[in-house]
Amino acid sequence: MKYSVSIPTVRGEFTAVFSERGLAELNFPDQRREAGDRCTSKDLPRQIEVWVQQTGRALEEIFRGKPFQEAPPFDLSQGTNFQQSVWRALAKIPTGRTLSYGEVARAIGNPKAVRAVGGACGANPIPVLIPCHRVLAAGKKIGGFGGGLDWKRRLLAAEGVIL
DNA sequence: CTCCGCCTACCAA
DNA sequence: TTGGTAGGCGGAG
Repeated sequence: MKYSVSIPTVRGEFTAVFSERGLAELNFPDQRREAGDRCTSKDLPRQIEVWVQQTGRALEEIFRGKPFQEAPPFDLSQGTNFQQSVWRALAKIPTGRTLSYGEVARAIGNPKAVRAVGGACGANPIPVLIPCHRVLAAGKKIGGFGGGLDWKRRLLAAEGVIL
């Protein structure tokens, strides 16, 4: 069973999906995204409730351009091995720093999988907390972003990144 | 197998 | 600086 929870922030209402393993999905405000059976019950298990709070606080920190103190464990089990390796690499990019898709490809030991890295970024189930917005195209060009380039620019701006 | 994509390096205007 | 393009790789059907 998964729990779909609405998380209000200064930048709108995000929707998070939690599994028993942790945060499995995070959606930008007004962005529908399907999924299987979900429980949207109001009285959540204690553990989930804690994760919800942590997620909300982590988001606010990121919006302020600061690294988050704590976040729920990420449940990335839905991704392929390749995607998971990319997502884990993204999670290591410090606030305010950026890498190119090529650099990420090298970081995971698959230097030629540049375009595939882009694909994995697009499939990132937990944007913002897994900072796919810190990956730019070669030459510090903006590149793409599933949640809309808008968000990518705003998140980077908050972190003081100049394109 | 085929088609597509948050890419790149390269070459031509 | 633009614009078109072929190569390369993983994911989805």
